[in-house]
Amino acid sequence: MQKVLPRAGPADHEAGDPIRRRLTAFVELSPSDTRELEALTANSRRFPAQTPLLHQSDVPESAILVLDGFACRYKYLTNGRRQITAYLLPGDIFEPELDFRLPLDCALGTLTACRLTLVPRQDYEDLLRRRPRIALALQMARLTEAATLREWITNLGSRSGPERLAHFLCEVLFRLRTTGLASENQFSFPITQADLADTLGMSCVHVNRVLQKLRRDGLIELSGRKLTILKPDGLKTLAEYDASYLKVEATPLRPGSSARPAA
Amino acid sequence: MQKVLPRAGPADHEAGDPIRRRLTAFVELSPSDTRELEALTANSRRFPAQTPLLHQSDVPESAILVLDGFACRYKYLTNGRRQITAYLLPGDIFEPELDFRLPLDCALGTLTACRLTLVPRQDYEDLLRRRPRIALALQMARLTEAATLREWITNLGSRSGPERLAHFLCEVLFRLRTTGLASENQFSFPITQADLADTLGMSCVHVNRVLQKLRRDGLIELSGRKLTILKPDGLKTLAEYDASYLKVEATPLRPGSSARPAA
DNA sequence: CGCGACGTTGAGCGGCGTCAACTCGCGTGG
DNA sequence: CCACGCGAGTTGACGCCGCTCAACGTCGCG
Repeated sequence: MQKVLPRAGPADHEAGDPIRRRLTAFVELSPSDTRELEALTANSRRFPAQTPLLHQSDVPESAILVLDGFACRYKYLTNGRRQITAYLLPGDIFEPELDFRLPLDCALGTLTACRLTLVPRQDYEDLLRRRPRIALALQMARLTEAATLREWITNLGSRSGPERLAHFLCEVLFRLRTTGLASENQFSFPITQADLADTLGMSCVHVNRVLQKLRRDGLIELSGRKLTILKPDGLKTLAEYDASYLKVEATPLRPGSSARPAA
Repeated sequence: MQKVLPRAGPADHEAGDPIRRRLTAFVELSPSDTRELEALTANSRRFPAQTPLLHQSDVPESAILVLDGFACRYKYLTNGRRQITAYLLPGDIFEPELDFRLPLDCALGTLTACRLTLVPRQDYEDLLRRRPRIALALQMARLTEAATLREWITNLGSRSGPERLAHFLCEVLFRLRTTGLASENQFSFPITQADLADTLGMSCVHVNRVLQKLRRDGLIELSGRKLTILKPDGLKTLAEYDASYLKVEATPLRPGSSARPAA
C-alpha cells in the first residue's frame, strides 16, 4: 500500500468519495471502476440517527454503502442490554452473504444521521463480477473486518475501562484517516455515551467517568461532537494499539484471480 | 436443532472422521470427496497440550485440520494476560488466507493434546479447486465462524459471569454434537480453569467460583475431565443460548457455484 | 417556556481481581 | 518405596472497579 491517502484538501470530498478512498487504500482502481462507483453512489438516501435498518433474522436483500455517518451491527439481549458488535464508518460496506440467503445474526442500524446507498443484491453481485479490482478490494476489506472482530474480543475480554476506550478511539481514528475523515489527530465524533457503553460493555455512567479520566490525563479532548487526540502516542501506548490488523499489505498469490473465499 | 446428522453409532468414529462429519453437516459429500478427505487425514501428527503452533505475525504455510483435541487462537497482551479468541474443535479447520500471504493477527496453539493434519497451502488450494462440494462446505463453515466471533463479543460485553460461562458451555456442547463427540448432554471437556479464564475474560479464581455456582444450581456436573449438563434447558435459558448462528441452512442462490467471498 | 436527550456527579454496593494458603493427584528422582 | 515438586483446583480475606439509582445541569427544539 502506497501512502494511504493523498492528504487531500477539503475540495476532495466528493459525494460518494469515501467508498472510493476506502477501496483504493487496498487496490488501485481503474478510471472505469471509479466511474462505476460514482454512478452507484449517485443516488443515496438519508437516515436519521438511531434508525433500525435490518433486524436480527431478516434476510438482507441489498448491500449497503455507508457514504456518511456512523452505523453499526448490534444484538439485543432479553435483559434489555444492547451490544454493538461492529461499526460501519463512511466507506464501509455491509454485504449480504453472497451465495446464501442467510438470516442475519445481528441487527443493523444507524448511530448518527447517515447517508447510505442501497444496492440490490443482484446489482451488487453483478458489480463484483464485472469489476475484479473492486471485488478484490472488498475481499481485503473483509479480512480486516474479521481481524477487527478478534481485536474487539480481546478488547472486551482483557482490557480495563480506560484501555478499552482508548483502543476503540484509536481504531476509529485510524479507520477515519484512511477515508480522509480524520486529520492527524482530530475528527468528528458524534457518538453518544450510551452508544459507547453498548460498544464497550460498560454502563454509560462508567463511560462518562472513564472519559473524564482520559481528559484529566490530557490524552483527549471531547467537546461538542469533536474529538481531539492530544497525545496520540500516549493513547496508543495505553491501549497497546497496533493498527496492522486494519491493513492487508501482503501480495496476493494470484493477483488477478477473481474473488475467492476469505477466512 | 433437529438431529444434524445420521446420529451414527460409536462404530462410526473412524480416523479423520470428525472432518467429514463436520462438512457433511453442511453439504452432502460424494464418495470420492470422502475418499479424498480420508487420504488427507491418513497422516496426522500428535501435539502435546499447550503447544504453540503459529505465533502472531507468522505467515501460515499450511491449513490445519483438527482431528482430535482442542486448539485455539489467542493473543497475548504485554500485561501478561492472554485472550483466547476462538476454539478449534475436532472437525474444525484453520485456513491460511487463501489469496494472500497475510501475517496472522492471532497466535494458534493447542489447549489439550491434539491430533492434527497439516496440509500445505498449495495442496489445500488444489483440494478446494478440485472439490467444489468441500469448498462449499468450508465456505459455510467460515460463515459460522464469523457469526461465532460476534456471539463472543456479545458474550464478553454483555453477560454476567455465570451467563458467560453457560453460553460458552452451550456452544461447545452444540459444536461437539455435530461431530458426534458429545452425547445428548455429556462430553469430554479437558479444559483447564486457567484456559477458561482466558476464554471468558475472568480470573481463574473467579472461574472456579462461577463453576461452583453452576454446580450448586444443579445445572452442570464437572469432574475429572467429563462435563455433564444436568439441566440443558436451564443452562440455555441462563445463557439465552440460541444455536442458530452455528447453522447455515439457507438455500444457496447458485448451488453449484465455486467458492465465492464470504462476509 | 417546557420538555426530552444527553452529560455529569454522588452514594452505596456487589462482582470480580489479587494475594495467599491449602488440598489433591500425579510423576520423577532419591 | 517414599519424598518431593508441580500443576490443577479450592477457599478465604480484602479491596477496587464498575454497576445501579438518583439528582441535577445544559442544551436544543417544539
